[in-house]
Amino acid sequence: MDRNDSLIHKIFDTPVQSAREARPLYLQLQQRIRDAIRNGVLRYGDAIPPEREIAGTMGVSRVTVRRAIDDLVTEGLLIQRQGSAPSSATVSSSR
Amino acid sequence: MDRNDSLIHKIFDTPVQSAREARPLYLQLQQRIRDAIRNGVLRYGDAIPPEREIAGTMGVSRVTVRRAIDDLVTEGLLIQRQGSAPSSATVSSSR
Amino acid sequence: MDRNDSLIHKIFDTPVQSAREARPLYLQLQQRIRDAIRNGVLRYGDAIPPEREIAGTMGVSRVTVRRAIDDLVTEGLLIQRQGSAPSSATVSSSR
Amino acid sequence: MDRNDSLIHKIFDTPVQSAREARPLYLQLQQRIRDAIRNGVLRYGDAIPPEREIAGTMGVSRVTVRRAIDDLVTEGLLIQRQGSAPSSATVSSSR
DNA sequence: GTGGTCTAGACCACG
DNA sequence: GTGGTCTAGACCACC
Repeated sequence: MDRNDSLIHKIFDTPVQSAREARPLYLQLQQRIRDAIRNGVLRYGDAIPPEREIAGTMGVSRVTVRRAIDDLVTEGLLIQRQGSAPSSATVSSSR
Repeated sequence: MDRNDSLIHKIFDTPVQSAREARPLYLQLQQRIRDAIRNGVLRYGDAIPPEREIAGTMGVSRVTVRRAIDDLVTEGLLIQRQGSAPSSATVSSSR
Repeated sequence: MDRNDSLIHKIFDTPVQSAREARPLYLQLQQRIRDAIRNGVLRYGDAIPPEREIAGTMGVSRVTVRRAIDDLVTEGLLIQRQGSAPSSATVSSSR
Repeated sequence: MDRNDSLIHKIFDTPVQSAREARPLYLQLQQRIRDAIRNGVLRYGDAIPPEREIAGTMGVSRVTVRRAIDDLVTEGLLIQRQGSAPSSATVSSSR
């Protein structure tokens, strides 16, 4: 392998940054909420902001917010209340 | 906004790590090749390694490598020959 | 060349059906779309079916459909929007 | 579905001609030789033309010719003789 | 429910 | 042993 060949191979011998090292957005958001509950920042009965607001401040779409929340509701960590309330979910009891 | 409300909003007021910071793998690879041509590391007539080799050393699938290369071929930056030649593509002239 | 030799050569003197007569699937599909645009069947703003639907009705994989479409998008013949809209691509203006 | 929508779907509702309906070139060639043997056109001891000639008259590469022949040699239908003989293979006995 | 990206694997024809 | 094509399947973020 001559010198130039070696140079050329250098272009290709380092891995690219996998898009999968960046965790999925909905999981990042979900993790924040989990952490907040675990740390006591979110307590039983606390409301989280409306989806629309979260989407805006975190720079993701509302669908992504919903996806993060839905899992937590399924697990019972959040309770979804329907209606006109400005909050969409509530921290459940300690479970 | 009471104190706790403020705390809760803190959970959501920083953007997630955008998936767009991690650009698609095929664009990252494409950029490397473009840079190498621009910087003179790849010169007219230089061969790049076979697709399968690139895929292996960079930790991506061959399809992803091809996708990166295809655009460059379309733009005329690379020339691709099929056959048993050890080189898969050749840098075209200065254009 | 004796008679039998002549017979034997007959085995080999007609070309096989070239694989190139059967053009790649993605080019065949691409051509259909080009023709539809050229013939006015697809007009500015018309949506084509979702990629998955095309793949199903044409009996090819979604990857192949995408490959056909990608070129047309690059050329500006189709415009692609992501999201939940029922249309996947839109015919651009007359260019 | 309005009339135009129906027209558009017509573009996509017929399958493309699968590249796989066109049998692989090396199998087409192989079949011709098998048929010639089966029909008695090629008999024990008959030589087939050199690879290079077959490749030329049939419009395929020499590699493809070799691939077709190799299988037949493996099966014992052809015998490969090395050396300066203008023929590369010979029909074996009836097996 | 749509497009965007990625993977792993396969078969083909070729210099 | 290389590029060309194709498949089946998966996960993600989005209107």
